[in-house]
Amino acid sequence: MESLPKTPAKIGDVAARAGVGVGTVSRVLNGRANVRPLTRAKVLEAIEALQYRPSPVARNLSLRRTHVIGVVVPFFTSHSAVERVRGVASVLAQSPYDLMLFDIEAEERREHAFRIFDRGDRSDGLLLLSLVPPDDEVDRLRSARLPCVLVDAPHPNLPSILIDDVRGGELATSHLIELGHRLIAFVGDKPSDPFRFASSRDRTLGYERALAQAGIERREEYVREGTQSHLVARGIAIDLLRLPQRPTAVFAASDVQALGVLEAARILGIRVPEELSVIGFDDVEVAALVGLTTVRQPLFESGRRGAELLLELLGENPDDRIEPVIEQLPVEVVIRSTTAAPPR
Amino acid sequence: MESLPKTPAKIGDVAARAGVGVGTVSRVLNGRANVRPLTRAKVLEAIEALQYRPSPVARNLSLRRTHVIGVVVPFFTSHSAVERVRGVASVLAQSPYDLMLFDIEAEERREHAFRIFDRGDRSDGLLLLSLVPPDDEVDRLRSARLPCVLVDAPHPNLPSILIDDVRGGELATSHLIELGHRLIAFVGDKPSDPFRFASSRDRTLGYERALAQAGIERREEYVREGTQSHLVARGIAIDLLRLPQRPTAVFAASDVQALGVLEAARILGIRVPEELSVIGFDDVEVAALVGLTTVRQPLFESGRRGAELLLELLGENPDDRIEPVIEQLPVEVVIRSTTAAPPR
DNA sequence: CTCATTTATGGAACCGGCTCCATCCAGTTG
DNA sequence: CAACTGGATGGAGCCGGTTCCATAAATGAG
Repeated sequence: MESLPKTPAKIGDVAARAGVGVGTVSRVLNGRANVRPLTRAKVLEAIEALQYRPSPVARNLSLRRTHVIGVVVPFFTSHSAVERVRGVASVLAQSPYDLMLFDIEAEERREHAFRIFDRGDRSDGLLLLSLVPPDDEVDRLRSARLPCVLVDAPHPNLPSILIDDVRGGELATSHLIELGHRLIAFVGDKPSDPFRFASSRDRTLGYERALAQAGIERREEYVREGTQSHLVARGIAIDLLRLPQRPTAVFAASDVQALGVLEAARILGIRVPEELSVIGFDDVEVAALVGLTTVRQPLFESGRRGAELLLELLGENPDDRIEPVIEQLPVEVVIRSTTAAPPR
Repeated sequence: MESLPKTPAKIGDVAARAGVGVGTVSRVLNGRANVRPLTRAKVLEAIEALQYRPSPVARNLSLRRTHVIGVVVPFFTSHSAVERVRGVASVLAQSPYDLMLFDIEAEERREHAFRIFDRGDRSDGLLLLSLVPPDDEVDRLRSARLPCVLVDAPHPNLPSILIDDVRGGELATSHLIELGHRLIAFVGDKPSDPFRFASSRDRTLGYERALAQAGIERREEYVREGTQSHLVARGIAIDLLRLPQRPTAVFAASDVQALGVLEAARILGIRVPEELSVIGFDDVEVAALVGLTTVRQPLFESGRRGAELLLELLGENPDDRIEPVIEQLPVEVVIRSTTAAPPR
């Protein structure tokens, strides 16, 4: 047992021990041709003897690439974000890229998070989840030639993976209408956050369109906005269910909010689906567990596709400009046990 | 609008433009004292004019630190892993460290994942979640002076955040016994995976201890082992519930498995908790949603504490050896609506 | 056996920062 | 006014790899 040197071996040490030049060691390390078998053997022996491992950081600097994909996500605590990150991780696991996660929970961290990528040499590519970057950042990314793909967020100059939120809202509402409902309420988000893509607003649009198509009048008091918190949604729903003319169905702009609505119903002793139908949006894993009818959007798949697209971009020659792709993933209603015909 | 140079400015460019040396620029960048205000102003002007941003990678190499914490997690797809990662992320978000996520889903990736850290200069510290590193890797980490904290995994030479699984299993089983059950089955994991900490085995131990204390004989056919999949657990539970002497209660070693048991009961038309009590382990978020009684282990908190401990370690002088801490987080039974007195 | 071509190899220069040390200079002191 | 002092500054050298080019060795042709 020889004592380990306190400082790890570097490539020069290997070269010295093998009696060759650093260039040759590098060639062996990177499996380049044009190294005599005998020489290669000597180098490998030295590597083994010195327990040499190349330094990734030095490599990064020299090669000007890091083999890291940065994933930026607001509210990593949300189910849907986690699901998307899972999709990303599943793709990257098969690739030589590592995953750097930037959770920009707090508002103040956002600017910081974007700054991180200024220089662009910290990661080889960027995946922004549910996050619309400001225009100047987009310019900066481009001038840094840092490939970037958006998931669940639109931008004219960046490729993005999206779903048709309007259509999703329409499908959900139509499902309720087809069941015979006419008193249909909507629980959505406040479109306050400038960084957040206004998917809730588009879902509202779909809701209104479906109502219009069925010739149902939109009631102001049936459209409520809160936040993604299920507690807030619960509060809103309680208000809604205490209305003199109580709705027979609620379309919530997300499953989390739908869960809040379900809780509200339980609290008020209103039976679901006999007395109240509830439909959500997302098809988060919990939805299946509690039997929530919902509009399924492929969360995991969106992360997957985003990562795949980014990997493609990384393969391309950075000079032949690829026009921004917009890929739209399908949505569909998944009928479970929280929707039924209205009470008569 | 001046045209941007295709290649980003480097520190030398700034120095040239400001008419100073690189050392001075570096001093300004790092907020060191001993720079004349006039000089500082010139440098800042040049930085602004050239849109200069320091390269993190070059900094990493030079400073020999990356400001990255590597988080290694098997089965990132599991609820509990995600919950722990959330805890980690919440701490790191407040720190100057970034989070690199290594998901080693596939068995073959494990060796790869450990190799990544060989050199240790890719991250400043390591957090291993639910993963027991092989001894030689532990030695390697130490000789690379790479601080490392284990969460949900024990190792004699490494600080770890744990829970008392034996006690947890005991609590769960005792809860059932106190309700009056005597026919109590157990659904756990197969202890096959060498990388995985045998927490399920310890929970079995607690189960057996509680039974023994109550003077209840352990029945071989009541103790079943499968995997973390809820489908597998469902299959096992169906077998269990078809036994001539059907158990009146089931303790599942994880919530995911408990959910499988609940499904099995639903399939067989067995009412919970009237005819069958079910208790899980973990208190995953879904547990609250479906009203599952369970043993709560602080998942989020474990990630939090792990990260905090690691950050402390990073602050220490690497030479004053810190003896491996073992921190044990509390467990408690959370009674919801899947357990009740047995049918009489 | 000599000359022309490949093929292997050594090593300086470079990636882009930081640091330490020598130097310079203004302000004190005697 | 010279010697001394300490703060400000420039820049070579280093962090640990890769790459390119000049050189050396091996191979092939005549």
